[in-house]
Amino acid sequence: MGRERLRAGGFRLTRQRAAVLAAIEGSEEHLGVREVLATARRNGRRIGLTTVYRTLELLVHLQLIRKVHLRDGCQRYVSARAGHGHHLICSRCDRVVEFSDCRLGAFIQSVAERTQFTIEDHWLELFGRCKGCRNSRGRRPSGFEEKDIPPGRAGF
Amino acid sequence: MGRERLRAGGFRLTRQRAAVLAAIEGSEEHLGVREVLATARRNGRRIGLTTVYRTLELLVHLQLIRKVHLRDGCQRYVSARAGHGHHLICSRCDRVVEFSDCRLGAFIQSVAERTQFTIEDHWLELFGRCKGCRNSRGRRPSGFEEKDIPPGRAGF
DNA sequence: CTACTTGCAAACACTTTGCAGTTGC
DNA sequence: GCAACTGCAAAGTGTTTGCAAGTAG
Repeated sequence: MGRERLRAGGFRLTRQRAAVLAAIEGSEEHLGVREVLATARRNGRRIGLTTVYRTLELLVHLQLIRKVHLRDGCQRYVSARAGHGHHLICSRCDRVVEFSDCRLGAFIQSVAERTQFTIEDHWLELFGRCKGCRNSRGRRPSGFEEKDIPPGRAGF
Repeated sequence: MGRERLRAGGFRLTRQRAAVLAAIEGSEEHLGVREVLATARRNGRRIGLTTVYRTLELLVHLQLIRKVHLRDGCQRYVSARAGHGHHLICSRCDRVVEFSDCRLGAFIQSVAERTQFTIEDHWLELFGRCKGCRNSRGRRPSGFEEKDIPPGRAGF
């Protein structure tokens, strides 16, 4: 399915590109750049990091995959096949669930009128705890909210 | 206003922290780390990059400022005073308008039921063209969508 | 065959850390 | 005065670029 889209864009179908796409489509989870590289190599492909970067960029452009931003800004990738593309991300285990029915249309229109913007796209991510992590302690934090602040002192 | 919050957390009010906060609160736009540094220095403060990083992290923690993630993942900062914090971002000039009335409550609840997640937070950003940029050509792209793809060739 | 693609090495950009000197309270 | 804070330099991390060699079509 990606193959046609590549060809249609005038791009060549190389083993490396196929491997990157396969890695992402074959994963339940979102993958980071290093993980894509590792997966592709585990599948027996000879491929370099540079190519992974370039290929991911291309595949996003062709809308075969999609970026997921975690809260700390790190970029990961998932297959775009699963629909219109919003994400629900577990703040503990980082599991990603994709959903599509955001029903934001009316709201977006009202913002457009108020702000005089022409709105082209939107991006919605929900954060929470998945069933398995709901009762786990700990926040898998971006850094320091873990630390308690002793009375009158900084803890930072 | 930030001063009390700093003190309340047990943190010291230094010139540098005041300068970072002033830079962000004094700006209509969101600022990147370098820009915060430049602004603070322009205002006559002696301050280093390291301190800017540390201070931004602290101010986010104290909820005096907020991160904005642009699509390319770069992190910028705005004052948190402007409300609940969703952003409408001009895809050409990067102007940011903040809005708060996202009315996502019912939708979020339905996702929570369906997915068995406990949803703690959400993050919505809208992208479009502001009034001034609406008729401008060009996309201010993340890289390469600017390039036209000549028939049958890659352009990439 | 030829232009597109790859992958290494090196450059680059961004962020964090160690630590001696400085400063708010 | 003392712990908190700063800022430099250096290390660490993630991403991009130049370019010679490889390969899809």
